[in-house]
Amino acid sequence: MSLNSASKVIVGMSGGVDSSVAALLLREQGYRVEGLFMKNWEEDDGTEYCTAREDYADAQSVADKLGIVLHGANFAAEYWDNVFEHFLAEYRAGRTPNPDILCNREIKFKAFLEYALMLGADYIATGHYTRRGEERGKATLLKGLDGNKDQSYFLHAVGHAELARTLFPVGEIEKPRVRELAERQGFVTARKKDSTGICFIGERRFRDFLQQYLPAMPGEIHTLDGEVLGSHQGLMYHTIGQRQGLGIGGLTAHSEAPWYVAGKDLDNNVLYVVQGNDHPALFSDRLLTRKVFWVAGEEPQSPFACKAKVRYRQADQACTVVRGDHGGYDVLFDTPQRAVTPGQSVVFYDHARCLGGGVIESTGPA
RNA sequence: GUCCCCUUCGUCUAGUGGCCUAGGACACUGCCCUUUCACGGCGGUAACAGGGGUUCGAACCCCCUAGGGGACG
Repeated sequence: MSLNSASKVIVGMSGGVDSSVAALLLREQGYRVEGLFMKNWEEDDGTEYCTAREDYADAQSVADKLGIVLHGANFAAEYWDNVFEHFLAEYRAGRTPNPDILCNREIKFKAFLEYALMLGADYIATGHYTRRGEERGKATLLKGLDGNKDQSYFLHAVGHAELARTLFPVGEIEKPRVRELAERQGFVTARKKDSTGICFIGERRFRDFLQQYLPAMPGEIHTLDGEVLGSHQGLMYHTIGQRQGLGIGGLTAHSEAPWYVAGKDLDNNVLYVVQGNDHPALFSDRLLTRKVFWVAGEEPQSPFACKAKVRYRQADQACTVVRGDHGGYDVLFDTPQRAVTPGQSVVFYDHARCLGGGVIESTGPA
């Protein structure tokens, strides 16, 4: 006789703990729950990274335990066209994309949502650590209750209309509690390691993975003064602020501090490096975005002060957002930020509420 | 072709008879962290050019063979 008993929810079940518990919680809340397992990436070699089958089996196991139907869907074509192509284009342009943000916008909250509605669902649900709020009749995106797991950064490009159709059960509790509930239910996923790597593609040796799709173009590594320190195998293998993979060590004329990527010169195929984790050249106090997705669907009054993250799991940073003539926005940080990287996304917050965000186009010096 | 000075982990080096089963840094790498790419934390692999001596004892002293500098050539 629950209030929710009339509503049908289809949970995106990945075969992990979070979505397992999401389904559990929704069922306990009285919804008519069904699951859906998505396969959005066709293995290229099928040898080493064949976790998809295992994930599917786990999702099925949990569904059986809950006594719910598990649907299947394959959005590999959509994923390739709307996410992966863009991902590759960004790398070709010398930038560092965040495919999972697009994946959420284009796949989970579009293809999946549409498919679920077609199956007669009233809502979809995922295992994301975010919450849905409401303001002036519109759905809003809130940080997950567990500050350590908040995933709103990845969902900032999803609009209020899609959010209005979505439930985030685990966003209301903390991760340890999720594990506990899964354990209590005897889910096979209870102790499964959290998945990492690009969503639907998984953990890879990133260089090798990229190399399968993009040609490597070796070039030189320079200091900002123009001194040649070595060579790189391709600009795409490096991102701003990165230390690993430069192969520079033990130089006589320099200090013992490690080297970090400070910039890329695409035209000349040169990678610029500086020494020391806190080198000034690694910091920016402003950035430019071309286009911002506002969760509310409307642009806020410019300029305005808020908090922002420039990378996932970064602490909120105070900033001022100013609309530019170009239609994009300038973001001015109160304190310089390390490794602000074109292609990554800046995401805005008003306390717990995620306002939206956009892809970083360029940065300004600290 | 006479007289000097160099030769240590991938790299730069510490080390001047016992504290060296050779230390550090960077590089590389494993794990942890993490639904992007990164940062970060904690570990790990790895070297006394080779051969003889001298010493109770040699990376360090001596002597030979293989790589860099010196206005007789």
